[in-house]
Amino acid sequence: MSAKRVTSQDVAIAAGVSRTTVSMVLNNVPGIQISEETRQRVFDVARELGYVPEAAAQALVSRRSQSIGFVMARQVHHVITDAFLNSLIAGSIQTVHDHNLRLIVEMIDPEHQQEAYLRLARARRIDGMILAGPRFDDQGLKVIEEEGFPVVIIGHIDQSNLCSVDVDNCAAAREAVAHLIQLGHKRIACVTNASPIYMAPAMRLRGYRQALETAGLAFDQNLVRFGDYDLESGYIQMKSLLDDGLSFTAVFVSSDVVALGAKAAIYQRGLRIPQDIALVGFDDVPMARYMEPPLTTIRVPAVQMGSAACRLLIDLITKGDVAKRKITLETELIVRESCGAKRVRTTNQSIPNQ
Amino acid sequence: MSAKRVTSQDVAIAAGVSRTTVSMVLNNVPGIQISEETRQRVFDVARELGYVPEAAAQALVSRRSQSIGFVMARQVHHVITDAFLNSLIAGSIQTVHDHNLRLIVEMIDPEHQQEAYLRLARARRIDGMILAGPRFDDQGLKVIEEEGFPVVIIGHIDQSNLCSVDVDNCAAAREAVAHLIQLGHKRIACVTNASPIYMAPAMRLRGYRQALETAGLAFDQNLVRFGDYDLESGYIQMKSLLDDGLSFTAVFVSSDVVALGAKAAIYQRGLRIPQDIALVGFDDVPMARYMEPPLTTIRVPAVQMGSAACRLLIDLITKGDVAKRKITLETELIVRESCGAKRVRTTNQSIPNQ
DNA sequence: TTGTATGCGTTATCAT
DNA sequence: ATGATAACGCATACAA
Repeated sequence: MSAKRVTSQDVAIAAGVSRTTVSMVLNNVPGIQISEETRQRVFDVARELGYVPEAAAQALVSRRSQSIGFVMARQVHHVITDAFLNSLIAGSIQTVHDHNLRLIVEMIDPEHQQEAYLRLARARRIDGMILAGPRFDDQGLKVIEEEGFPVVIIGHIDQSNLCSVDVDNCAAAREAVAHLIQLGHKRIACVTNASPIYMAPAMRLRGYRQALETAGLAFDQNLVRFGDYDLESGYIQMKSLLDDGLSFTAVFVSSDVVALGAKAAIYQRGLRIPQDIALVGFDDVPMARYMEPPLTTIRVPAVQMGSAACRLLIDLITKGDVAKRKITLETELIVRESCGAKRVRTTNQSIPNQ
Repeated sequence: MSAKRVTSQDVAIAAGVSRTTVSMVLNNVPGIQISEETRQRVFDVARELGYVPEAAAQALVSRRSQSIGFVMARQVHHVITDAFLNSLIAGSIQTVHDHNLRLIVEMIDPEHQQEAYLRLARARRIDGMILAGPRFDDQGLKVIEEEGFPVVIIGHIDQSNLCSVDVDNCAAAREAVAHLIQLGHKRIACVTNASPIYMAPAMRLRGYRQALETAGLAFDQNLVRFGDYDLESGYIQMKSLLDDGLSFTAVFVSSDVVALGAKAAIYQRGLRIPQDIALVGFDDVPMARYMEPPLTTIRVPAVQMGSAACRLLIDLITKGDVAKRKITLETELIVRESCGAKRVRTTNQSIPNQ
């Protein structure tokens, strides 16, 4: 706190060279020739003195903050519950570290502060930005795109040339629902992971509908409910589905977290899974495998998405542009026991090694 | 990207005043007298030009980065699974925002990079740091403490005067286990949330032991297993407990996440909860309430802990010191159904409103 | 091979 | 009430 800062000047003096030399050596400037001896001396002195370049000074002159923003357009209680975000962030931090960068994590209320993250960019606090889960109508995004600020969105926005990484939510949902249909279900309800003003929920709903139509099954709006990212919404929507006395034998919940809430409502009603109601989720969050019964779901490579988004962004920042602006990662249907697969209960079967 | 930056100089010229005036006005310097007219003009021009002060320049001269670090000493897969961290981070971001600061989130491998966060501090990239879940033997922490860098740890370290916010893990664990004992259980197993080289797991284990001793029950080392933060570890440890053919009627798992894994092992063995084995968790993570059966657990105010840690840190940074260096938040035993309370299955009972 | 001079955008200390 | 000037710590083009 009090001890005065060690500057490159101090290192220079102690090593008997100029500040320039210190800078050159420490930054390992390529085209430069400096005697191995001096080079070593500078290194030694720097380490001895505990010299660490001041980030602000470097940023000011290099016009690079060496940190990137990760903004999630979610309210607090969503961030708390959403297990998917963890993985996105973990993947991002990891990748960012490999490139000697840092991650500034922002949480923006999607209702009110749509342009809040503009300040981050304008203040040059970040060199680029990852935006998780955008809305259709995000205004700030337009501005930022026009200004050419490096952005990668995790998710998808129609008619936009922004860089993005996503999965094919529609196809994946189709696969999940087709699985149900193949098992003989004809009345299949749906609880979305969130409001369809967000892209992913909208696409997953579309996939549900397409699967129905492909199989010649009627789409019934009454069988569709909108979740809101968290457990409670799943519980509430499932309960409402049950309360309405509609007949259905399966339900597609387009988020594992929401599905966990839905499951509670089903059990509370005294119904069994999968015997009375088959359940299929989406995301393959870590806990899905440990649910009762283990949840059949769509695996979304969350960590890899965070990681891929970072790599894309870093290319965008350093190279100015990038060959492939839209990356789509693969999903996979993971069949477990919530749709009626046989339940095995022998001692030696191990869940972790699946 | 390409459009040249708007500086305070530009604003000054456009408004027909000096840079000093611009700075004064925009920063609302108290003791200064500037005509309401110029003041307004500066504001207007600044907004019109879209002027945003450059963070690096401000940081360089003010010696404040206006951002704080949140470092979690965990490996990637822990961050992915640990629902508790979400809440800590959410609480922190929220509070930090209220003070116009940002959060740089770091993930440090506790094995290798113990001193990695030193660089953040030394480069003045952050003004202070929150450290979640430290180990006994963290070396970097010592250094940082000596240098007087503002740190708040979430958790606790013995014989340290560092600022911290925590709960009384030992007392809470005692309460949880006492609950089991009161219900008539005499053989109670324990799966910790993590290795006892971390403080919280160690304290929770101690509480378990104390409760046993208080009740005159024997402590049996064979009944104790160490989890590792995630679901899988809970599954594995519970399975090993079951495989060893030990007799016990209840298990205290000192983390809800780990407990969820343990639950899966119990069910897989064909045992019922709570009829065959009573289960009590720790943390009261959001999903605890939605587990099957709803999990009896200790509520830990995670969001508030993140929030309190930030407030403490901000005081430390701005005021240099703080009156109360150690904050202990209250926990609460939440009795649900995993220990044998009656199960109600009427239509109108709603979980969310508990 | 090494050193000198200049600028990055702000804030703050002085004069005026 | 306002304006010139000096730091802040670093990188770099250019000179030696």
